[in-house]
Amino acid sequence: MEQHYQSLRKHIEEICELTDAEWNVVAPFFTHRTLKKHQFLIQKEQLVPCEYWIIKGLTKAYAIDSNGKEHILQFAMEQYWTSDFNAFQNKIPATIFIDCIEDSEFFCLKLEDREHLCHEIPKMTNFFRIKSHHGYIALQQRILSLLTETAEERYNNLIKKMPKLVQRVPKKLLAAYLGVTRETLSRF
Amino acid sequence: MEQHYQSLRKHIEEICELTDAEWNVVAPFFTHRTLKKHQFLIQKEQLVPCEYWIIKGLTKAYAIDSNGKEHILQFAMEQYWTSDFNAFQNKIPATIFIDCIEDSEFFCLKLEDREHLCHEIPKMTNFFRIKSHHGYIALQQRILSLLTETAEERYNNLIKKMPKLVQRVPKKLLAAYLGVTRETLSRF
DNA sequence: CACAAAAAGTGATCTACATCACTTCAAAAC
DNA sequence: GTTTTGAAGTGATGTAGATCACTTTTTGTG
Repeated sequence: MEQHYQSLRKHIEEICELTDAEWNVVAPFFTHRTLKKHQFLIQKEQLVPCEYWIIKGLTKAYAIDSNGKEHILQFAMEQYWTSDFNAFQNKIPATIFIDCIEDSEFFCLKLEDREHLCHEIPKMTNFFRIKSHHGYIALQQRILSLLTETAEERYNNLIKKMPKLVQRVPKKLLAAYLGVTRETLSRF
Repeated sequence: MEQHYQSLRKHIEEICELTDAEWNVVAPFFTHRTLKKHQFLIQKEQLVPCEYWIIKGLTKAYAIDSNGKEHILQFAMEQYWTSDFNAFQNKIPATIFIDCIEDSEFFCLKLEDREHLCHEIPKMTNFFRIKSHHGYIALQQRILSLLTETAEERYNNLIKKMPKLVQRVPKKLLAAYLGVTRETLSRF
């Protein structure tokens, strides 16, 4: 477990350095959780107590449309943050599902704890701001790719940008992420 | 001009209250700028000194693809923030253009000034974090809409959600935002 | 006002991708 | 080791939306 905490510290320190004393304040705010493949981290309509940092494993965040089709908003693996951030931040019920594609382990951070943490270690506010910012940039890139590229180009770019993810995820899920059917994807 | 500052203050105070003393620190960080229709706020390949809060007017942020077609990432009108946030934050050249659809006025905030501001008035860090967060949520919604809805549904939802914007923007630009051609949009 | 330029509409045709139906293959589960 | 289940491939066909070519309408400008 200690190594998991070290790994989280390293992740945070990619953005802001922490003294040992500061880290000793930060670490206890995170609690550990384990889920097996196919188990839900977040279910639609339910409150979202935490945001989650992935120690190990792989999750998908998705919505189900009126025809029952699944549309994937985000894949998250080791070192990624995931949650229904809107529901989390505003204490409202989730509008999406998040479940595990593989057995997974998480560090969980509650909203109140995040606020205490940012209050005690102001640097962490900056950490979360920058993380949120990175997320924004990534989504902007994805919108551009949906607007400008064909499905095949999007698939090839995904393979280039996230080859490890592509290997770990069934193609039908990649299709649901790229906005094509699995049949079309299999013809590329 | 004073009323413009009041309007900015009101905008900030929708998220965090400021004392008069605090506001007197905040306000001087913002400088005023005017542009006419068709003038550029941000040009691709150039550095982005500021982020901009729109006092009056309407802008579009867009990319040009390899076929010369324009794809719109964001429309911004009164009370909106706009910039190439990635280029701004990381002091790298812009990857998009932003220009004015109408004559426009802005409050400009430089990166260093934003940092000083957040340092002097820590509440403002929270303001920017929440704004960034809202942006993230909006982009997530747009991705879902691109994945799940037909072009016609996206158009109808845009009319519902932003009727004032739709009235002010030529349809060919709405098409470039929705990811359809203007011909298709005109058949809805 | 007159004329140029941009915005918008429309028909004919084309194509990327969806849908449906079926097969193949691999991996769990019994 | 046989059976069940889910992932993946593939053919036939349908369709939303793109493209191209042209017309009409609106807006802006000397």
